[in-house]
Amino acid sequence: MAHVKSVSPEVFERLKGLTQESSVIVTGKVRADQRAPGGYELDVENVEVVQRVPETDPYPITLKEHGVDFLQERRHLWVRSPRQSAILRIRAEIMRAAAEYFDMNGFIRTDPPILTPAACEGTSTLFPVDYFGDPAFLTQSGQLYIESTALALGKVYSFGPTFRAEKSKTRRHLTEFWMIEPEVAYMDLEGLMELAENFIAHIAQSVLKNRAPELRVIGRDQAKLEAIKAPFPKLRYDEAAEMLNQAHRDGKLEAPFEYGNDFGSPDETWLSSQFDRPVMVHRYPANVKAFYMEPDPKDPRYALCVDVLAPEGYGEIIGGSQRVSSYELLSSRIDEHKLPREAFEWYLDLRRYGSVPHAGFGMGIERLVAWVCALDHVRETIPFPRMLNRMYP
RNA sequence: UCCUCAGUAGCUCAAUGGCAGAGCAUUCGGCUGUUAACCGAAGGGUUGUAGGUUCGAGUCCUACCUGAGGAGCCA
Repeated sequence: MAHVKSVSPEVFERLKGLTQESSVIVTGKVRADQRAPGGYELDVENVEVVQRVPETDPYPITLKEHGVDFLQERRHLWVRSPRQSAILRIRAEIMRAAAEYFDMNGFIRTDPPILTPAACEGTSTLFPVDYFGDPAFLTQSGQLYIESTALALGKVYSFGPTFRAEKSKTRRHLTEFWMIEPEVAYMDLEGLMELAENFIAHIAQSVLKNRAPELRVIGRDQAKLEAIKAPFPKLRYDEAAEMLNQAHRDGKLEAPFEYGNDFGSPDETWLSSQFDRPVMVHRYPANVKAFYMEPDPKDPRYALCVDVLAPEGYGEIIGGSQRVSSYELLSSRIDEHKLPREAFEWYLDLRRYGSVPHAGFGMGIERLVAWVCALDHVRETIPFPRMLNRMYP
């Protein structure tokens, strides 16, 4: 607050001519005043203009509405807006709380390489790079590598960027996103599900505790987050499939669900919207899942795996499984999937020498942030989103 | 790769096949307990690109470009 009478005419003129996003250093006296939105007002005594934005080239992002393309083209400025900076503060809290959970529970952080010689799951969605004349790829998951460190250290996790060259143009996809992946020696599927629910609950409660003002800025319904406590509902794939079929019969789902397939995006959205906390779907048919997943000894047609679907229609935030621990089985799986055997020799070594049951999962940070913040697109969850058709700024 | 929608002033959007407009932003003037202020005035256009239909195209047709949403795939 600056009154004409209380500042020098020179300072008043300087204030009057200020343009949006000009940078200033303001000095004055703070006083309580009920009329002020925050209960306090700063009586300005002096203003030092650090840099003045000229009228001929005004700050492009006004306080009115803008389109998605316009804002994304100016992401470097858009992050200054109250809503965007609140989201980035919540993202930082989520990352902090996630690492904290593992650190508090005896996990050792071991980060896998980002440049890799071959695929974890397949080659079609990898970004190739030239590595001194040899082909290399940006990692799409650190899982195989942290299986190695888990067998060395027991409980480990990794946290870093991953890259997928999927040509997906949806609100849930980025080509560069951050994953946090725990991997634990001697853990089974039931232990893994317990780990996942406690982990997510810890993050949700930390955000509520430490970022309540930011949640208010973005208008998030905090009661929805307060409900995020373990245990989470758990469904076998078969039970989820039956729910989807019933939903189709009731006319709530357009496409019928074909038993034996993986769930489609609309299926996941409907399933997750049935619960007030994340739902865990486990024991999918083995043939729709990755080669490294351990079959259920009670019925080998199913894999000991789990997907965690966020509520409010946000879809899959975690995918995990118990890993194949037998050399013979893993070896034949690699052949069945026609994977380049020589690239996986080191991975087979983990089964040749002191193999133990182990399990782990990967959680995409951006999808979790999108759900926690109730955003309609993951592009707002990361400072500079990388998407199909967008690399600038 | 496929499906749907969109592209008009700096921004957000209008305009039955018939004079291309409004609000905001900018500039000038006024006002002042403002919070995306308010009142008055001014400047601002190759309607994404290239063709076509028509007396006449922002509007209809074809191709392309760009963007958005979705499918598949995935976290």
